[in-house]
Amino acid sequence: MSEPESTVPTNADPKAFLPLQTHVFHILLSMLDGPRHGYNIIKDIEDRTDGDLMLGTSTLYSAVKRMVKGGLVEEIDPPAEAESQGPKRRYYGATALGQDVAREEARRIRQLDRIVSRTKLLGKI
Amino acid sequence: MSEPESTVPTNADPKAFLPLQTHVFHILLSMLDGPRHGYNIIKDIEDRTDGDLMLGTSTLYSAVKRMVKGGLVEEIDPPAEAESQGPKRRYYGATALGQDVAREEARRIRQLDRIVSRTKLLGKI
DNA sequence: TTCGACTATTCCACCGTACGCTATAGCAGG
DNA sequence: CCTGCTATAGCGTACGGTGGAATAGTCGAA
Repeated sequence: MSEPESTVPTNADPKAFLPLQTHVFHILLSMLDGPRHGYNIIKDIEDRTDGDLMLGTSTLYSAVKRMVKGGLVEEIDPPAEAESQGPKRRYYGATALGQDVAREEARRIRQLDRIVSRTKLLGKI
Repeated sequence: MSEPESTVPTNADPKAFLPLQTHVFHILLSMLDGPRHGYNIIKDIEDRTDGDLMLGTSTLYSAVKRMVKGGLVEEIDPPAEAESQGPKRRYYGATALGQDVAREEARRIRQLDRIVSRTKLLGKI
């Protein structure tokens, strides 16, 4: 009763979002060290995965839009340094919920990696 | 030119299937130690993930059907011991391609886990 | 023997969404 | 001037995840 109305409940259970789509997780990872703009996220993911994961622009921007709606991500006004240099950019950062979800997904990945270790798929560590 | 026509090319690149949906990977993992029937796979995944991943029957059976069509999985005649006990069961096993794809996905998971390690998401190892 | 509860598979139908394609636009270099 | 890169946005389609319900055999309990 005392809960204020909000499009995204802040007390949402992070685990309810799992498992995350691979690229959604990567988008969150990109935002962990600070706000980024869309195109920058694409390049960052491409870098960190050695080109294994290359998102198209439509895939990224629609994903980000959905993540904003889901409360994982919020738009942030561009940092002062970045103003007036080049084309318009929109910056995004992970919300507290977004960081929690990322943490839970990280746990899941680690758990999955342990399950993999118990198989004969890869050699010994 | 000399390649015979086939619905599923045996020389398909395993990496082209990546990244795998979480439940698809778990289905492959279930089949690694031998053929299983659908319902058994559901229970096995539920066990190994401590109830974190519980597939509905429609999710599993449609996924398996698609994996058969994709050449990752093949139907196998039921083992002699399992005959005539209880209701009809259909057994499935991972193909050579399916095992390759699982291995590549396992590598990707491990790589992803390393990326996670470089973040502040989880504590030190 | 009748009634659930569990195993086991299948189909339907909805809805979310990944992705290709295209458009727009500013900027830099040849 | 034209090409290519950065940067964002919208459209349309096709695929597939998931809930729900139907079917059917088995088993123990009431």
